[in-house]
Amino acid sequence: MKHATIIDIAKKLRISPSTVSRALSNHPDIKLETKERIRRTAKAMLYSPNPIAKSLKISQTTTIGVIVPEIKHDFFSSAISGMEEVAYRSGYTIILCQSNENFERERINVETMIHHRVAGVIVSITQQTKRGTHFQDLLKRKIPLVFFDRVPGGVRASKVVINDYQSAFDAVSYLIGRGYKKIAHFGGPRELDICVQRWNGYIDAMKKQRLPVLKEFVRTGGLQEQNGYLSMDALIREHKIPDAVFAVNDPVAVGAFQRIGEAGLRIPGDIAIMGFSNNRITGLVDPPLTTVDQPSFLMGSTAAEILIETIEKRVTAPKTVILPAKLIVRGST
Amino acid sequence: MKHATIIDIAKKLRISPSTVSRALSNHPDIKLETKERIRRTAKAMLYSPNPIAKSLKISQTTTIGVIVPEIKHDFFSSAISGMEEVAYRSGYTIILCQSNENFERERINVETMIHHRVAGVIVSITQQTKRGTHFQDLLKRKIPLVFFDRVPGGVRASKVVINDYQSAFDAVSYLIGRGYKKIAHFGGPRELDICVQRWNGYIDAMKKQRLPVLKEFVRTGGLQEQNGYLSMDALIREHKIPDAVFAVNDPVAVGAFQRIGEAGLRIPGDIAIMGFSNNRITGLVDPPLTTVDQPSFLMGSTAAEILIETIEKRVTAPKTVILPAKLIVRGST
DNA sequence: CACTTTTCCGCAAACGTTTGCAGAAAAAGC
DNA sequence: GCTTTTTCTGCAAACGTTTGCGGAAAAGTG
Repeated sequence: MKHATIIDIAKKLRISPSTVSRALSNHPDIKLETKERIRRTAKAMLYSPNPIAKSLKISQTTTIGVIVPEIKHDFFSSAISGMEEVAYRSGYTIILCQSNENFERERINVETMIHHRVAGVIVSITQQTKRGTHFQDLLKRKIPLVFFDRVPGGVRASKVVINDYQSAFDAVSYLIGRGYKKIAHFGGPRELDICVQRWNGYIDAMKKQRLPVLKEFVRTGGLQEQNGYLSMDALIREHKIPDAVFAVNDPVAVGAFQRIGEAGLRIPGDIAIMGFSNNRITGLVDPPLTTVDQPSFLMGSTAAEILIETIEKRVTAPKTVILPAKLIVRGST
Repeated sequence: MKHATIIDIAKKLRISPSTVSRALSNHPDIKLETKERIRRTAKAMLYSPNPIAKSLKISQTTTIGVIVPEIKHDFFSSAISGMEEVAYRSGYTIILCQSNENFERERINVETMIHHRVAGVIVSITQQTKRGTHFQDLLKRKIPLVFFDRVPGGVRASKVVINDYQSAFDAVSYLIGRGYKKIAHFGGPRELDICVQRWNGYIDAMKKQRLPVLKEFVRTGGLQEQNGYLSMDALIREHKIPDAVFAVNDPVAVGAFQRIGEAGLRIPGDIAIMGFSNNRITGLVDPPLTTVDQPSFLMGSTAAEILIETIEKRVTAPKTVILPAKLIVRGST
């Protein structure tokens, strides 16, 4: 049960392997009739090219590397799904690594990608990632690179994002419009650009409406559920109860949501709550959470599209795509 | 910015590439001193072996292929996470495909894996998959194969599963113990063994307690949320309201959950509901859903462990691992 | 018909490894 | 000192492609 090779075809037809190779890649040097003959027998022999041999020769593969902080996170898994979809259609395959929110591991993942001679890589960075030096290694080797959602500063690569600042601004403005005044913000790590953007959106919306930004109402932490839980917990212990909470993302919102429930407070009666991303969960809790819809699948698929385009067309100018996000109003506000 | 090769090292040290190769793979033929010298310069030159060249030579890679129906499904993404974890530790990388619950695409995915000369593959099959002929192609090529959760009949390969029959039996027995009598079952496609097992568990638990199994209360459909929604919808329209619903999985349970809520019925007052898998969501809806905890991450990691073991130790006897599932009682029953 | 141009194909090297085999150098045996 | 054994290293082929170059055959030109 061995694979048929170009050489096998050549032998059977008593011609040279190079002719077979050229015929199969539709090289103009080969006569049409010969091409046909070769194609037919190739099909008959169930020939399929050996991608490894080809990769070795041209030192470039047809796989694209994907590095995300956590596969099982709703947002990432559906983004990956989007990537796989366009990769599949374009004849690429995906090799997947997760950094586990760990900078060192992210560095190693990048190395793994380089060793595997991937054609390009798509990354969403770690919460810990401050420097982008390991990404420079990719650029030095001219390996196309696309970031999505979580992008680092100072790396000259394409990006697929939403307008975090504007979305946050709009979201908070909406809260203010509904009459909430003491609005807290549970933000993420300041290293992550998306967190800073959302934070800025919050601040500016408050300022615009001349509402005070109270220090105790602005808390930063991680991006996990527990962080939201703990932030809310702190507020409750300190008896500083806000009108509303604008969380940096859905897990944080859900964490706060749980703590509020445990405290016997009502949503949105006592505290309104707003998330960010439109994870599946937000529509199912009671009351369902108002959130900002982040088109995860679409972000993944566009990231893959841009990547493949740069791989194949050899476009070099980095490109930034800003996808639309939409406020989803539900019962929690 | 080229990669250093074995030849570069050889040249610098004025020895032959073969010696370098052997030294680096710790071959006993090479003198210790020479090995040391080679290792030092290899490190100094930032040498890293070219996996593609090696793969071509030994016609075997160090990547493992993963095929799942849907990446974004909670259960699968966390299983993948588990696989990635052990793959990472063992020096393997993962190439990922999703079949989108489509048989033909699954077949193509398997082919892709073969072309890429993966060292082994892990699969959870499609709802549509009735025949396992495409998996035979893997076995014929002696490519190790491990199924998890959704396993096909008649393919001689390792499997990682839970005891679906017993878990379902226990779950339904628990419902009966709580006093529910008119228990409906929303089952999945009969092609999938797990669905049959859970269905049988349901039937036998009912029979054991001498409860009638009413035809109209046993419905089959897909595994998605909408299927649960529609099944519940049908029951409501026909005015056949059960005491309790045992759903084949969590999405189906959640679908039913939503329809019940829309009908203004209370959970568990009017209808109790029980899911299967312990997806993240089930703990967050209100009331939280009773369900069977299926250790997704663990299933993924053991699948990967078994696979790597068979790859490296060349064990050929297929192995079946049954992981423990646990009933999680929450507010919905 | 003799020359030039075009068309088509094959030779051989290359990509970076691994590995069987041969053989030089060193050590051991007598 | 000479043969035998052991220890170590190198040669060269192989894995399956791609591709620059050269050249034979066919076609075109005068």
